[in-house]
Amino acid sequence: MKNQEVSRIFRDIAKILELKGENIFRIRAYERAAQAVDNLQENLEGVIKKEELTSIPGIGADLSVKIKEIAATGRLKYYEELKKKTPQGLIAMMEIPGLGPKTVKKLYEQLKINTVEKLEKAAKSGKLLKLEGIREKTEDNILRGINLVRKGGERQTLNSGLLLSKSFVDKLKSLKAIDDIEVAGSVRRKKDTIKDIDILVTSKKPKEVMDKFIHLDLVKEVLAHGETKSSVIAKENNMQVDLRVLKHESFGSALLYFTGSKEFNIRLRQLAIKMGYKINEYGVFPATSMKNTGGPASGGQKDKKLAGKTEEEIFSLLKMAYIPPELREDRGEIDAALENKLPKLIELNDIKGDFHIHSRYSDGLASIADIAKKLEEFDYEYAAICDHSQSLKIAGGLSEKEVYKKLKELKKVNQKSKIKLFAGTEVDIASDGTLDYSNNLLKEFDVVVAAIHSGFKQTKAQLTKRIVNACKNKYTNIIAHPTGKLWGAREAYDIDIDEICRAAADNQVALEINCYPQRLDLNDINVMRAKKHGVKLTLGTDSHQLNQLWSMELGVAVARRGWLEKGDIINCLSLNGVIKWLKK
DNA sequence: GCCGTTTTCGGCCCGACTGTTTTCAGTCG
Repeated sequence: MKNQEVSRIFRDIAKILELKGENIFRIRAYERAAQAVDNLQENLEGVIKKEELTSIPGIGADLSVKIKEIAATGRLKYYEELKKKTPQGLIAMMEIPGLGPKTVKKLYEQLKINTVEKLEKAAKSGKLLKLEGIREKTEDNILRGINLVRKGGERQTLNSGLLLSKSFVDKLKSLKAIDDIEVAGSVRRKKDTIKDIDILVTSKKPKEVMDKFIHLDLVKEVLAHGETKSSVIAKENNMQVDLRVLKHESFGSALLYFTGSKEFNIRLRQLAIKMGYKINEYGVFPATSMKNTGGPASGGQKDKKLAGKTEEEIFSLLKMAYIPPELREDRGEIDAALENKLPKLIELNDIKGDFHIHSRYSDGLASIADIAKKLEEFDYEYAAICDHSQSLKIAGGLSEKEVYKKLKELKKVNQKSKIKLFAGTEVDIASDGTLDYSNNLLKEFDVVVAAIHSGFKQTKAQLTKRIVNACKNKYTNIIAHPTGKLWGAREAYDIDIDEICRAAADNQVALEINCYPQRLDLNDINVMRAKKHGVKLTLGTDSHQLNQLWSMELGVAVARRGWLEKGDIINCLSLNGVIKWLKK
């Protein structure tokens, strides 16, 4: 049983309960439990064995029984009965922006609409106007919402989110009316996928800024246009971009609020209440002043604001250490900050090399000499040139003969290179778990990176055993992109991460954080798991062109979200340290 | 449904916007 199966079921239950008009707090309990399971750094199976399910915050007597039932039987009776009574189309209808459970329920009960298709038809023929509370505008919005869902609205890679934010920020920055500008939301938290982009600015001329914003040439469609908040759909990827204009004095609290995550905000506010404060996007206030918080609703009048200008000021008022945005996911960071036990997260500057670069020898575009030259821009001490092995014909895998040719050239380039180029290989892990080169050849390399590139459809046990076997080979240093996830193309394959971590730890093999924009594999949660097992991580860009070497920063983002410090990452070792590590 | 250095019952984060109303419910982040 995968943790995600449980969280998916709980989320589904929450949606069905919403439709039923259940108690909102019961619904939130399911959502909270789903989130808690997703954030877990170990398999639920293990937690069940230790009889510690109820020590997971948000899992109580009832839900722990339900989790055990899923683990034992693979199904949940309660869930299946709920599903029987609820047309699946209703849940799809709730995905339409602006449509919530109440409206969907009304549409179903009064007009028998139970699919998005039927809803579209009814909206186009004006049938929805029969309902109380729905007039032309709502009908319009439903049709627009349906189109929006169809056009995508899917999550994009962190890389796309960062690039799109940058295009918007660059254009907005040129406006004189803007004083301060910052990207918030999941982009600031560097989540591996992004749904929309939040940009905050301070300005004395909000109206001028908003007008400029909605008329940018990056904009395809305007969704809302207000004084303090506007939303548009960008031409690129159909991503939604929100702009908020704020007063300078509230910038910190707004940044905190709009950076999220939602779960983090909720936890922080609960804490604030216990301390006698109330937090909103305008600042921190004494809990006693319930109404007047200085927001537009109160006529903008200020009332005993205790903090709000900067995030630092707010954290300090709450007597806690500053929590970096990447950690704000309610995964224990608030308690750690209160005890001043937050990790000292690694930074891009700490990285002294790249462990995964392809050259022209296999499917890369650049020569080894060109790579060496380009790497001088990065302030690295070393890098590993890892080309594919013989079986991977489609990617120009190297035969034994070609390997020796490459080794020779490497030696030559190294004599002139300012940084040490390790002779590496990304050797294929065959279906039976053996490596694609003989040990005789493997020992010629400085760095052996092993990876699966075929036979993804094997069973979980088979795939896991393949990787475990690869770890056991005494020449293996690193397992590349361990779960095989390739965004937009392939789901992660089914493997037992904990077993792989144990094998990696036992054999002093590192697991890779692959920095390729579509991979980011391992992800943040798995990185945390690996660290728990005492496994070291390496960062590799998997670059196939010179202009991909910068993606190291994406891997650093994953590492930071996984609470990693310098000591957890091999790339933070000096050249001598790495050479020592390689001689395991 | 969860949870408890005030509670085993009665709370549960907070505010803005929209579209529909004529004071507010629904939705969103």
